[in-house]
Amino acid sequence: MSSLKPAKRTTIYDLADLAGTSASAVSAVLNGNWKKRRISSQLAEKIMRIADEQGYALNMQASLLRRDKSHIIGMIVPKYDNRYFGSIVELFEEMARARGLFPIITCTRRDPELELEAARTMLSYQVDCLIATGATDPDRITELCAASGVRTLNLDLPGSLAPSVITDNFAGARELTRRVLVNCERRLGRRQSLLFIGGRGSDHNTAERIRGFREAHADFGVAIDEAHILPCGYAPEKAEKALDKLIASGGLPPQGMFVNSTISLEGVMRWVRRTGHLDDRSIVLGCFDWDPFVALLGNEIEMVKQDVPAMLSTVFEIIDSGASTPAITQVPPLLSGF
Amino acid sequence: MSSLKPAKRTTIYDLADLAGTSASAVSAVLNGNWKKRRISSQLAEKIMRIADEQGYALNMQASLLRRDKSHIIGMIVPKYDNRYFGSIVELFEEMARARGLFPIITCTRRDPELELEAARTMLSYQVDCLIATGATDPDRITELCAASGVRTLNLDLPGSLAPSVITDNFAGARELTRRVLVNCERRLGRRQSLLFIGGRGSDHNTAERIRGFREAHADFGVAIDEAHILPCGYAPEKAEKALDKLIASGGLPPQGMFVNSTISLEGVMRWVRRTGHLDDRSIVLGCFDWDPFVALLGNEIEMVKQDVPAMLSTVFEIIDSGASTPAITQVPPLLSGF
DNA sequence: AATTCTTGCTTCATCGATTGAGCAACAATG
DNA sequence: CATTGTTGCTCAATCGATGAAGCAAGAATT
Repeated sequence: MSSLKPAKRTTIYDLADLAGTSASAVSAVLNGNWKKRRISSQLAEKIMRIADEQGYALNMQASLLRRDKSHIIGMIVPKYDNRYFGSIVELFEEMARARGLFPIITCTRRDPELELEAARTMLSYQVDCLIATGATDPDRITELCAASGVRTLNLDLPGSLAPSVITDNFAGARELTRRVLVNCERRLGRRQSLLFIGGRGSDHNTAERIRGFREAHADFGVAIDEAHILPCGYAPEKAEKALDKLIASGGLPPQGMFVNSTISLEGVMRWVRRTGHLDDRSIVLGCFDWDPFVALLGNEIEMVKQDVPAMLSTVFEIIDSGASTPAITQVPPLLSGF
Repeated sequence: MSSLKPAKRTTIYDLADLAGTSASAVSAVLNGNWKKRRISSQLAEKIMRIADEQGYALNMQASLLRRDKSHIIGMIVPKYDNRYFGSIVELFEEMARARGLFPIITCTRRDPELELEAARTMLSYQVDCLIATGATDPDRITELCAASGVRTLNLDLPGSLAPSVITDNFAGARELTRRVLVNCERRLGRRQSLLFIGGRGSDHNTAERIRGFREAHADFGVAIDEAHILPCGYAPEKAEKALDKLIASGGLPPQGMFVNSTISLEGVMRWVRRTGHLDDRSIVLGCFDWDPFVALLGNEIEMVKQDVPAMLSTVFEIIDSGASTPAITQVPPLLSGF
């Protein structure tokens, strides 16, 4: 069973011997520019046949060592545990391959040290370009890469040293907040301020979403309870704890909420079920994120879906254009009927 | 802004010049075996300092070309759109890195041609080992890799030519079916046969789950309606269409279902909501997969969570042991309180 | 017939890191 | 004082693919 392993992999030299020609000719034929190098089509065919018979596979390492561009494109991504990043990664791979690039992706679990470590590793692998998705400290990554002459782009969270493609968080959050406020009025019979929960107060996206959240309240003439702005982090447990703490300190159970991600929503829903502070049906929710099962949850949860195809198209446009100006491109998110 | 790009990246030769020593010494110092090569610690320190100052990054391509093992480990994975594969990928990366391996992952969207293409590419990148996760045609991948002397392991779906690590689908499905049958009796007041939906009839896992499904019905003395076994594929739309067709051909809306994945469950839930054939509350569901929001869906859906940490531990044990016997290791799945 | 062009290859240096072999300088031993 | 050992390095070949330069043989041109 596939036992006698070929101690050596087949190289162009082996093929050259078998074909009675030179490694140079083999190389030219196999990488497709044999016309330019004036190899006869007979020899080309012969070499291709032999390569096929021998199951020849190019040694990329050797090939890349010789070439100037690697055509490897790297991406770092915080997590694989939600639809948003999952679709980013899946589509990124597809689009990269469609452009003849080889994508390598690394998950850095929102850890700044891991992000830098991953960037260093990718530099070793000679990436031509690195996309930092949702990076905690994108500018350090850009600096590190710039020192090796490698381009960087920021996705999802912006940086100040490289082009960034992000969702229009302000507009999305304002519209989402408005809808939840309207739902509140319709379902609970009165206008009331919402609770904001999830995300990191220090990150741009969360700050912008809070700004949109405030603006929508102002538009509706509803005052915000500052104790109800809780950017407690991303993990589900953090949202649960923040709500526990709010109640413990005498706060009232919030009837309307703006939840900053599906991951935080997981914590919110667990808290709702666990504490029973709120009737499952009388809670009015909005989520700045999208998940198919959340849509089925039955609470008429309003959701904002970030426009991943548009974001990635923009990313590749910037790459193709060669620009490296640190400008921020904002992509409108998708709300049903917006 | 980071404009004057270093036309050349720093190499060990540059460092050697700067340190007034040889490239050989620099290499020895930087890859850590300078003790074996009897480099003085003074020189070592000097070289390390200069490398640091210059922001030196190893050229992996050159390094790998020279070495015999690449320490690159590849994984192909069907999709990133569910928690199961998401956690596989995330944990695989972590475990690989912890072992000093460099993981590269590619998503092949359940397309056999893409799987082979991805495997070929990974061979070019000199992977030492390739994990085929949920592969449609794992044996062809094994054959391809064996021709280059590269080890393969199958995960999630078994193959016949390489070691496979899979969930104990039969036992998991039998237990899940039993629970749903019990729930049916409790909630609907009578024992009745369930509908099986989702997955590919041709894949091992689905076949084993159907076997467990049958066995549980037999245990309970309930006859199965053969028209209610619908391995219609993985996409949500396929489950929706299969149910539509069932009803169109005169079947009764099934009150209890065994759904083969969260992806299929998405379709089932959409169908339930859309057609209104069933009261949302009177449907009794089990899902051979796990998702946090499904757990919150409120229908008391029984779920089987595959034991990803145990599966990956087994994978790495097999890799470490060096075994390449085509044996199947079955890992028990996790049911709450099982 | 002499020259230039074209075709179809081969030769060889190169990419950057690794490593066996070798070598000078000095220390230790008989 | 001659030999052996040790320390601390350097040299040069090598991994596999690439492509500029070169070269021989025949075709075309003057």
